Amino acid sequence: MNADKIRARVEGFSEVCRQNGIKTTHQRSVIYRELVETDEHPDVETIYKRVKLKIPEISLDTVYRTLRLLEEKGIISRLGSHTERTRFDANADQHHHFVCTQCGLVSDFYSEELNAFPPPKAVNTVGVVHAVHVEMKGICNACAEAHGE
Amino acid sequence: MNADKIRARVEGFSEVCRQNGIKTTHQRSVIYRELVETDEHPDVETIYKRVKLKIPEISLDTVYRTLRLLEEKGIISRLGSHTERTRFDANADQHHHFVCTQCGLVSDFYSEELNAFPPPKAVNTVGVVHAVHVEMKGICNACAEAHGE
DNA sequence: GTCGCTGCAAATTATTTGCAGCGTA
DNA sequence: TACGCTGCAAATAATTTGCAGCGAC
Repeated sequence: MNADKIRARVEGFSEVCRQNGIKTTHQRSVIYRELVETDEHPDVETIYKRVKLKIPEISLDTVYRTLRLLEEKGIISRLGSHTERTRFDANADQHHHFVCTQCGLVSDFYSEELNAFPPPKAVNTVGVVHAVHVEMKGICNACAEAHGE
Repeated sequence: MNADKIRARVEGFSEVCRQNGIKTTHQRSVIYRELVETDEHPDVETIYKRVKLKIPEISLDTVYRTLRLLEEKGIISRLGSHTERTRFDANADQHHHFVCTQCGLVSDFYSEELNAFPPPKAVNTVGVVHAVHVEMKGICNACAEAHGE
């Protein structure tokens, strides 16, 4: 993310809070800013350490609470759909997943085109791709019906 | 996965163990079979409960150990690249990730084509897709160099 | 001033580990 | 037979929660 965009995000934070009906506290602003200013996708402990430099008396659970809150509001996201427990898959063929954001259902699907999708140029400057995994998120039929009726 | 394929996988398990230099124990066979026979991507607790019906004296940590072992050997996989701690991302634009399987680096990239990739027909029978997220796994340049030299 | 937010400490949940006996190769 | 594997119980690590005082609106 470029500097202008970062600044805009940070400055707009209290407005975003207002829109989401939550208070703009000093702790939340600092945590959010820390996350916007980096592209390292840090973990909670890392964010905590960095925020602690600015607010030494902050507690780890405030960081947890804030991140969870911002995630619930859709302001930030967590990597790799970590929400629940670890789940396993014995399907050894290359495949992809459809994930229902409502009920958590995960179903496999196959796509030669996706398996073979050429990495964008930008990716090639970062490293060499060995595998492509696609996660399509949406609402499964069962949930859609339950909702529609 | 169809019935023939399942049978083939289950029958081939001891051979797979031999190839990977691990012993084929009753517990491992049952755990593996349980995972191959379902397409539900169960969590550890669920697998444990099911296996317990066949081996009542099995312990939860054997299930953990076995799943971890099979994963290390590449025989099964875990969903959503859960290996490490939860990580966060404040990038609100639709984007994708390149993940280095060596050092864990995650970097963002953008691709209009991927954002707009039409869901395969098979997916449309399961539900409605709202978002597409692609994870490309590979080796980043830093790791490649460290390895090459 | 009110009610949500924070820090503290303790609780929970998921996962891992040390050890001695057992079973596979 | 030998050494890896298992069950048990206890240890860790990650994350959540109850409570009383504080601060944003």
